[in-house]
Amino acid sequence: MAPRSIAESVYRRMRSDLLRGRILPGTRVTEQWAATRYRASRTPVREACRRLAEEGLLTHRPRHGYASPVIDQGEIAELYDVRRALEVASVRAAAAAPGDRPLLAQLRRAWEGEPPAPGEDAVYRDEAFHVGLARIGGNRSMTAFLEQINARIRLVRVHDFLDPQRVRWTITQHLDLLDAVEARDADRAAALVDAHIAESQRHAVDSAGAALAALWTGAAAG
Amino acid sequence: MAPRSIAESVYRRMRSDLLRGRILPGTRVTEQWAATRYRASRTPVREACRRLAEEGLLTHRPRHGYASPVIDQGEIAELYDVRRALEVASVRAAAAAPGDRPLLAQLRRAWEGEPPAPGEDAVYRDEAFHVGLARIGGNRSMTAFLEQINARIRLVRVHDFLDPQRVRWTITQHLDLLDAVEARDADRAAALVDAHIAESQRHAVDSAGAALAALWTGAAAG
DNA sequence: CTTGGCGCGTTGGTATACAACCGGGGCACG
DNA sequence: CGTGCCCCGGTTGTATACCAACGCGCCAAG
Repeated sequence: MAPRSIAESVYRRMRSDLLRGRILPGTRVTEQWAATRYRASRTPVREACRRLAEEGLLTHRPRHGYASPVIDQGEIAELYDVRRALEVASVRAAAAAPGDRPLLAQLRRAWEGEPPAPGEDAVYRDEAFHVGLARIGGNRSMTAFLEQINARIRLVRVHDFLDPQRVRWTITQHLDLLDAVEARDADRAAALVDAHIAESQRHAVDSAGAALAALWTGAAAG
Repeated sequence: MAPRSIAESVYRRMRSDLLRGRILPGTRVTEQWAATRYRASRTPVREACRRLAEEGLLTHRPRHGYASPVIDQGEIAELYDVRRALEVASVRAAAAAPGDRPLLAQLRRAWEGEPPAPGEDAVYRDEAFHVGLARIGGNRSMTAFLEQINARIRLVRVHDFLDPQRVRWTITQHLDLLDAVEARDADRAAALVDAHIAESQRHAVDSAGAALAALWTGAAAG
């Protein structure tokens, strides 16, 4: 939990600031500015910025610097397509041979109990669910790639999970999915996750559009 | 083509050294050593090492340093599973709506003409084919992830493509695949690419095993 | 209005220094 | 002789200073 290095610490705080909108899309982020803000030298800040840029949470133009990117609806759709391809494959594997039964039970408990708070918390718990499912599939590389995708879309999914009704919908979907995996019904599990992500995709693209519009009016008002 | 920065240059030379076996698996790679070897300071070397570690061409233990990893057959299989999931999805998209017809024709010409030389050249041209196909699918994010996967497996695929007969086999498979895509037969294209990659996977896992064995005897002899 | 040059800000790279940390070798002790 | 512990050298992670290359906006001249 405790960050081992300054670079790690800066990375986390900066990521949180980006995800929570404390650094608005379109803002330029210079290394010096970040170094001042996070009380560190440029060295760890550079590393943090590079990592964030790889995840798509910052854009980088050589010799010009970093900036918080404006979200692109088309790209969101694309990322969800990648996610769908990966998750369908890994859920199939999980249903075919669920290696880690205890983890499966743990996932179920996590979603049958207290629902997550809307917002950032819900996003992280949703990610944990999908990554856990991938882990049951047994392909560590698949899991790693999925985590990368998740980091990439996290910015959008925060909006996605602000609606409590939406969170409830997610819960039932997850439980259905777990049923299918436990019943070793690979086809059904694959179909469910495919539909689940497709629906999430539509919602995410829409809410990103709304957020973009709000940003416009907000920018006009401010 | 010309590297824009020292970090980029170091990255490329180091990657080439790793892929060509000029840095043997198991070797420790300290920043200072690399800095001396590539005539650069630690700063760009660190960036290069970080990138290579992300691609899996180097392992990294905090406060201990980098090392060239020993290849793991299980992991290779996993990476091919990820690749298969991604390519099946993107080829489906390409067959459903082949946006870039000229690129399609270009891919065909590339494989109907002079066959690539076995080894590194063949690997790069094979990658270019699959990435090109993904590009026709129109999902830039998918393409980017595929490129990442490719970088990750490249080390193995070099062995994969040493056999000229294997190169010829690849060519016919590629041309069949192009036929299916041009005929807009998504199911057939998906099935073909699925089988193509599954077969490549078997071959890669086997040849990795052989390479590993050779490394053992080589290490014993040396 | 366009164009060319100038200055400033920022990155990318180099050099240097130092603390935290890890691993291994050697030493002491059983 | 075996075993455990400690210390030392090596390496990373971080800080800091500095400089060149480069992009961008401003401004002035045509």
